[in-house]
Amino acid sequence: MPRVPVTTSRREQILTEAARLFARHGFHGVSIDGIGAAVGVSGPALYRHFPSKEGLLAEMLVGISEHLLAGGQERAAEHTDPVDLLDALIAFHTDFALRQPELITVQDRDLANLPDDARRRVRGLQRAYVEIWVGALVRAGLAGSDEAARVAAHAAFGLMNSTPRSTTHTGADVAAGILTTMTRAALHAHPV
Amino acid sequence: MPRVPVTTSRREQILTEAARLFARHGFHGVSIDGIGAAVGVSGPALYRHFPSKEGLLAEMLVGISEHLLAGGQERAAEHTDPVDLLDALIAFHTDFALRQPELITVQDRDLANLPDDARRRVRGLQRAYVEIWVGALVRAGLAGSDEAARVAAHAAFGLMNSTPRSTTHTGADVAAGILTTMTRAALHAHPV
DNA sequence: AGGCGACGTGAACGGTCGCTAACGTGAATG
DNA sequence: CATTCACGTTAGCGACCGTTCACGTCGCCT
Repeated sequence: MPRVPVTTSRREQILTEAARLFARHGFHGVSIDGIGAAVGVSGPALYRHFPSKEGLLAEMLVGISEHLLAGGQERAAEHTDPVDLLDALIAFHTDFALRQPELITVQDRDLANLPDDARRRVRGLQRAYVEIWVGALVRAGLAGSDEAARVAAHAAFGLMNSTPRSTTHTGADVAAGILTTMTRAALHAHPV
Repeated sequence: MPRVPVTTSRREQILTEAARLFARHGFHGVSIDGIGAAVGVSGPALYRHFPSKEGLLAEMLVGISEHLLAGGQERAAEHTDPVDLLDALIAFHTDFALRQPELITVQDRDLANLPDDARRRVRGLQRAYVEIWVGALVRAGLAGSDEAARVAAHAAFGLMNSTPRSTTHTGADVAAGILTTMTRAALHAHPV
C-alpha cells in the first residue's frame, strides 16, 4: 500500500485535529477512534504518540500555557513603560485568540479534565501569565489593588477570548481592531 | 423509612445540582448516578422528573436563554434612549453572571451537547437576546454596522461572563463595579 | 377501606469507551 | 541479508454509562 507522505509530523497533526474536536464536542465528547479517524488512522494508533487520552490533552494545554507565558515574558522584557506593555500584551493575546480559537476554547473549558499534576502545572503557568498583566495594570495606575487588577485581567481575557463566538461571520482583521480597541478602553476605564 | 421533607421542588433541586456538576466537570463528565447522589436519591430516580439526561440539559439551557431574553425585553421596553438601555442591559447581565456563574458556564460550554431541536431553540433565544444589544449599540451610534455591533456584544458578554474565573477570590459587589465600568467603557470606546 | 398516582429502589440490558495485546510491514541500520 | 524500529492494523478486555423494568411504599381521593 502506498505510504502517504506526511508533511507535518504525526504528533502535531493529531494535536491539531484533537484540538478542533475537543473545541467542538468537549473532551469527553470525543473518542479515541474519532480523533484517529480525523487524522486518517484508526483508533489505537494514537498510543504510538501519546501515553493516554489525558496525556494528549495535557500536552495540548501545557503547550498553550507555555506559549502564552513565553509571549508575555517577551513583551515584558521589551517594554519598560507599563502602558506600552499593556498595549503589546493586548496585541499579542488578541492575535493568538483570533488565530487559534479552538485552543482558546479547549484551554478554559477542559482544564478540569486534566490529571492532577498536569492541571497544577497548567494553573501555575496561567497564574504567571496573569501576574504579568496584573503587574502592568498596577504599575500603570489602572488598578487600585492586585485583587482588582486580577479581576480586570480576567475580564480582558474574557473579552478577547470571545472570538470563538463571533469570528465565524466576521473578518479576522476587522474583529482584531474592534477587540483591541475595546480591551484597551476597558482596562483604562477601570477607576483607581 | 422517614420521608425527608423537600423544601424546594425536586425538579429544581435536580436542576441546581446538575448545573453545579455540569459547570465543574462538563456534561459528559457527569453521570446520572452522580447527579442523583448530589440530590440524595440514586440514579434512575431522575427519570421520574426528566425524560433523559439530554432533556435535563435542554430544560436548563432553555430556561437560561428565556430568562436572559425576558430580562432584555423588559429593559428594552423601559428605556427609549439607547445609552440608558445599554446601561440597564449591562446591569442586568452583570448581575445574572455574578449570581449564577454555574449557569453561565454551562450555557456556553455545553450547548453542543443538546439534541438538535433544543439546540435550535436555545440558539434562537440567544440570537434574539443579542439582537437587543445590537439594536441598542447601533441606535446609540456605537457601532458602524450590525456586524460590528455583534462582535462588540459578544465581546461584552465575554467580559461580563469572565466572572466564574475570578469571582472565587473577590467580593461580588466589588467585582460588579469593576465589570460594569469596564463593559461600559469597552462598548463606548468602539469607534464608528 | 380501597385504589391510584407520585416517587423511589435495585437489577439488568445494550452500547460505547479507553486501553492492551498480538501481529504485520516497510525503511533504515550494521 | 538479517535485524531493528517506527508505525500501523484488528480483536478483545473490563469498566462505565444511559436507560428500562419490575417492584415497593407512601399519601391522597372517593
